[in-house]
Amino acid sequence: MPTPARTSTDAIVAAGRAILDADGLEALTMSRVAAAVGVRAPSLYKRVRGRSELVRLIANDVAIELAHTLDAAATAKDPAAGLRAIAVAFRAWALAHPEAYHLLFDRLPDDARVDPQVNARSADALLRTAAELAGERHALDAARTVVAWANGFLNMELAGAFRLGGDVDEAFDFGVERLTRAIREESPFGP
Amino acid sequence: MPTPARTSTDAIVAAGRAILDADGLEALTMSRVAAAVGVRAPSLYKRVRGRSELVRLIANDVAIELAHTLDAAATAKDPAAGLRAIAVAFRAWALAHPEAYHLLFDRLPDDARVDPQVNARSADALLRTAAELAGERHALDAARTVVAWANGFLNMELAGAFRLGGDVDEAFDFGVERLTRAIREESPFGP
DNA sequence: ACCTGAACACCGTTCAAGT
DNA sequence: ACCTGAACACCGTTCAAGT
Repeated sequence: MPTPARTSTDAIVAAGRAILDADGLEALTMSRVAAAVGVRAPSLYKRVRGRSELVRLIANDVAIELAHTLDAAATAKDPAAGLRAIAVAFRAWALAHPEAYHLLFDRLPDDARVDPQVNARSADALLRTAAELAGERHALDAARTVVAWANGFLNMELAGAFRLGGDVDEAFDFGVERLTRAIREESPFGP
Repeated sequence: MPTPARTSTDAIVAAGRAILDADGLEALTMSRVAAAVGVRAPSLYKRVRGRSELVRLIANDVAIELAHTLDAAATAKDPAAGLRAIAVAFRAWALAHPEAYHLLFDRLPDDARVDPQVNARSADALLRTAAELAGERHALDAARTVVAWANGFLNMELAGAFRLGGDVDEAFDFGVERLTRAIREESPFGP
């Protein structure tokens, strides 16, 4: 005899994201998610294949949220100002959502990884700006340099790895400024 | 009645490192380590406080190994060549020991993290070279920029995150070259 | 058609009992 | 003094039984 559904995939993903933000990935257990949506753990398997798929669905939402955040920041006409705005927005987002940030950039089992096309969307605004700064020929290398720096910086900042003193905000500004000039060099528009 | 020890902390750490390199951190279970040294899992608790401490001991060894690798690479007289050599050695080491790399740079529970002074030793060669290139005033910011870039790059390369085509080796060379010039700018020795 | 308790195979960890 | 089986509290996951 059919019984009405008491939850939904959307509700499960939303509950999972809330648990992630509040207490981190390791606190994201099937039974805790189930409790949050008002069922028992085994019932979740009617909506998701397993914990890995749930993690992947959450990561997809997070990637889309980040893409929107970066798109919204990339409104400057000047590409140097645009790059700075993207970098600043990225850092602000990462510091505000550290667990979500790690979900995107830490290593995860293959079946928990974000869909490639969703991931590509996050990189879009940056790729366009890098192309403007570095020229088409070096756009990809330039974007990779900036993305690598930004990811490494936030990973270290969130891990508390900057332990040798100094001002972390200043180190970030230094990096943005120097990288902007570095990828601009040798562009078709001159130094 | 006293019985002779059948294993040692060193043997446990070495076995743990071997399992880590072979199959990754999640395969590093207490029972697997115990089997590798010829005892049962509960016996490990005579030598280490728990899995977290074992992970930390392994991470310390890994950090020291990396520090030696980077020190050995930093022999060039020219600081630009030195920076390139350090970066290349770092990448080669990370690609050869991906699990060890992640153990050092991924987020871990506090009680599993490398001792701060051991961690600082890894950064030493780079800090000296950065000081030569960027000048004392910007040495720390410059080192942070380079370390962030290198960590981010390897994290992405190991995660298979460079999926938009192009040559990854070339992107690495591009990054090294541009970063070297970027942190050198405005040094007391001129451009 | 959905939900559940019970069960299974794993973890890390503790501890009384063996030697 | 060290080692062990048994036990405990957790995981994720499966499945027969309930409604």
